Amino acid sequence: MKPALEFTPDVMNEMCASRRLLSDVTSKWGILVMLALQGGTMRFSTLRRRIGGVSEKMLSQTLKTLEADGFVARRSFEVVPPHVEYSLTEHGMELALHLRSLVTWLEGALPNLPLGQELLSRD
Amino acid sequence: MKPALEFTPDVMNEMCASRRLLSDVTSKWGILVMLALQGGTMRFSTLRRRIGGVSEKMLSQTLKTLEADGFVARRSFEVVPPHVEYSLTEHGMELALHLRSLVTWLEGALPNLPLGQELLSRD
DNA sequence: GTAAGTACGCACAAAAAAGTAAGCAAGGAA
DNA sequence: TTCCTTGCTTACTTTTTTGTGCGTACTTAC
Repeated sequence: MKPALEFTPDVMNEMCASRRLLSDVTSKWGILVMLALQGGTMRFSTLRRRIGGVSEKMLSQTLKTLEADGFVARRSFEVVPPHVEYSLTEHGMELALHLRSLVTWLEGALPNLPLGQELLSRD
Repeated sequence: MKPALEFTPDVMNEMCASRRLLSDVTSKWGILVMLALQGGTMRFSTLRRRIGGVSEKMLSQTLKTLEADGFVARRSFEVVPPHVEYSLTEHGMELALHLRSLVTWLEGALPNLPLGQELLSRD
């Protein structure tokens, strides 16, 4: 049985493909899209409304990358006006679990961190 | 007992401070610095050597934000040549666990993802 | 004598990311 | 007839991020 790859993926290595993956996922909107889609299949505009602050351009760009990476599935119905649905793939769901725990921790830790303290002290 | 914050932190909300935290942590070098420091207290140049591709400027900038966020502790000895040690705070260690599991999963999933398949198929 | 290592700061330039505004397609509502 | 809808794309501008190179102050090695 051949090894999956000739090398062991390692983010610390500048040339490793996992770097690219990491940056796609942790891009400004990448995480938020993944988390939003954890709520199930969703249309473009719904997604946009859920993620505060995304522009249409950024959302479609982010969705494209995540689709190419194999985390998001896109299904479009050939009608006018357009109807397109997005959902997480199997891999996407696994990834989303990790992202969710990260973000949940962050949200929980916020009050105890300097940034949170700062918000509390100004009244 | 007063609530910690008047509002519940929510990354989906554009104005929530957790967004800022998230972007600091998931910045290009943020994750890598956190992971490297999981290996224990380290000096600036050692850190730089471990993280493939960081420039000195980016490393010090990233360290500064992570320090301000309360994830990294900095200790400098007043000697020449300079000697400065970086380590994770308690919060930092917790955060690093989440980041580690995310990255480990990514590295493991790589061979099964489109990007990994692409690397395999070209010989 | 000169180079290297240390942990940066600063000015400037280049590159990347993001935002803004407009347009498209086809049909229905006002 | 003009507007509104959806899910984008394209062109253009602005903002943000990142990189480059130099300076620093001293010690040790060659």
